[in-house]
Amino acid sequence: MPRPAPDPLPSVAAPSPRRPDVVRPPAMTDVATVAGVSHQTVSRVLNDAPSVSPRTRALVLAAVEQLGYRPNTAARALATGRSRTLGVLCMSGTLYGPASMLSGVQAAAREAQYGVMVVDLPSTDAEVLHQRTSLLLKQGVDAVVVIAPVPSSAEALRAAAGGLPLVVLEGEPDGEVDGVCVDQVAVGRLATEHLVQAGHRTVWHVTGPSGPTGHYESDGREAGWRQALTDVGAEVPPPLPGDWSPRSGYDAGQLLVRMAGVTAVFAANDQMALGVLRALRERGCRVPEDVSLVGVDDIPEAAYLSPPLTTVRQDFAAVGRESMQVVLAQIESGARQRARVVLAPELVVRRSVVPPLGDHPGRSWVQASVR
Amino acid sequence: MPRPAPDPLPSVAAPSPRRPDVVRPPAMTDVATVAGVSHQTVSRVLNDAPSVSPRTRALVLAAVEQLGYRPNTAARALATGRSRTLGVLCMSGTLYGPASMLSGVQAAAREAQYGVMVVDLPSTDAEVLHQRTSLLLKQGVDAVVVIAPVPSSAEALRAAAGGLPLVVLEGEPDGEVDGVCVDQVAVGRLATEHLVQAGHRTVWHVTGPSGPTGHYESDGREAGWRQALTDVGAEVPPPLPGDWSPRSGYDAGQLLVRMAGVTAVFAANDQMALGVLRALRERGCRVPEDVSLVGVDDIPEAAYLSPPLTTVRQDFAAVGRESMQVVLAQIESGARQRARVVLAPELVVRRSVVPPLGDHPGRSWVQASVR
DNA sequence: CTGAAAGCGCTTACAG
DNA sequence: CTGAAAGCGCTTACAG
Repeated sequence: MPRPAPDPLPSVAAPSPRRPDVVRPPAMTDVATVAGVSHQTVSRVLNDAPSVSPRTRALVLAAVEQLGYRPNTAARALATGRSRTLGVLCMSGTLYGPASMLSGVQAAAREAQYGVMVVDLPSTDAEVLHQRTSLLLKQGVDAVVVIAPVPSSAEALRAAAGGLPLVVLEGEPDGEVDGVCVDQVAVGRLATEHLVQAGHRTVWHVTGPSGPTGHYESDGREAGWRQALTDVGAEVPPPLPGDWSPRSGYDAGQLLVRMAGVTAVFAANDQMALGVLRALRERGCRVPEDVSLVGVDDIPEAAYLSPPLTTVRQDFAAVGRESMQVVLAQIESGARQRARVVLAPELVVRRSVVPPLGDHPGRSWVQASVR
Repeated sequence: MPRPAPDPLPSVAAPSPRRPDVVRPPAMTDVATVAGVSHQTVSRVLNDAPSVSPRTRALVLAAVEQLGYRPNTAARALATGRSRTLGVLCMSGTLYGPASMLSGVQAAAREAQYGVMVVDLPSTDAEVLHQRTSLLLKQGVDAVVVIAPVPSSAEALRAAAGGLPLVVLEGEPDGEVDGVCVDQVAVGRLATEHLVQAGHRTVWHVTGPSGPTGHYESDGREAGWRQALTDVGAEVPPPLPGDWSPRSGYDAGQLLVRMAGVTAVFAANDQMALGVLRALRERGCRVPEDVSLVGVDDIPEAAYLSPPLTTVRQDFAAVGRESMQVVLAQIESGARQRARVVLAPELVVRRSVVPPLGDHPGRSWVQASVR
């Protein structure tokens, strides 16, 4: 850790410990001097305090402009006890979903005049959660937003955050902490129902990761899939475990291709769908002619796969905006609201779904897959 | 903007304007009281100052532990003039490259005990650059790192950052500001030479975006491609303009498929390569049998395309680490270093490149593409 | 090795 | 409508 060099000056009684050779940025007193008022008045103008004469206000604003004055956030934070900074704990920040949410939170925060401090979250272990949250608290954030599938209890998280405003973006909607999320059960239903309505007898499912503590995103999608199947009295095949990665989709695809009678697959995200697609194609199994496929997320690549992938889209920007509202409400009220904002997903129909082979003997894709 | 409620207490002479009903977190003086020392001594212990007796140190540490004391960053920042916070300006944060770099910077910053404040950058216009940088300065960051293809001059950026440490992660290595980047010319060469060595007479290129100010990533890759072709006396076909998106790759692919004699394509990133792949396949043109293809980035999807995509990988984590070093050096020296760290890219060979059709008549892929 | 004092740049009741 | 005073929680030379 760098240590400041010893003071180069001899021990002449200096009025201030600051380095005198460094030009310090203008402070509020400088603005006050130029404007010919006290620094409190400058503060009032800058904070839109009620009673300030228009003339004074103009004077101050001119001085601010002239000096290029920028308020010192640290001083303000020290005086008010607020930093106007949000702390974000983000897991798998390079994945499309988390990156999009982070982006949404950022934009919303900027509009609300808040800064965003980001810390990566390698896992949702209680210990890691505690350590990373404490990093954020040390930085003096006003609230923490978590972009991670934290366990529903989130005991560790609440404890770590102390009484600080807290909102979770991928948690369970009936959990203990405030949260904003897309209805994951609806995601699963939407995908599965689309496949069922196309005429498939049943739908296989490649799941997301499911830890011992439970993942809302993963479990919710699986539950929706199960419900949609059960609703129509369809058989529920055993779910194939994945972990969001293309590789896990590929592995699941290799299993699927060996089974008889698979005509429809719902992968819990687009990356896995891509892996499934690859495994299927490798064995000469065509999508959608032989097997229909649906993913989740609508990653930018989805529309340009072969075939263009039908998927379920989530409005990440809205998640960001809503979470900012929840955070602001907590900050203003000084307490958690037990607010749960649940957003609806949207089906994006492209070309990876088609009725099952054999039901429409006249269609071209009935021609045997050669390869 | 929320305004604090008026003081609920009658005008009893209160020693402090703080709300007395709120439990305030322990401050350094509290620790001092418990440890039976002065708060300066506590400060010394916490900052690893040289001369503190082991006994005192232990006493203080115990008190810190007991109270769950956490230093107040705002107060420290105010006193030292340093916030131990990095400001990051990030463009296209949902793309794999920028997201990975951001992630790398974060990890490196965390290890160096720095916080990271992120602001999105919608464009590299002088005005936007100024506005967003000013947001960061207002938050009191110690340095700004820019994840964006800023123009080489970066005049606006340097002006906006004032004298603050500044490092650009996707800028030109011979620009005016400090920077860390992967050698983009080498990226272009690597991809193109691989294709040439496989026996292709020439290589077509789908470029990244190229603004009027110039994009190092885009232009560098194109220059490398051009050089590699010129080196072997190959004809240089007109580059096809793209913008990193799968859609632009698809558009370029539609052009390519109509041209005669195209056997090899170098797309400036994997997403565009995916678009090219799609366009080619749509017209019955096989990869790699009919056309070989190379991308850049090694996105997680690359290994699971059909065929698995040969690409050029950049070590984003290293970029993050190196940039942290440069920033630290600037902070310590108090001046920019004109440091340029240039990292080498790496070719990842998979299955999208093969010798051109016709040169090896015995091979299986010579069988005419049916479809 | 340790304490008293001053200062960092703001905000907030309190007086005018 | 505006100024004087105190305080936010630290760090930094300066004395012991």
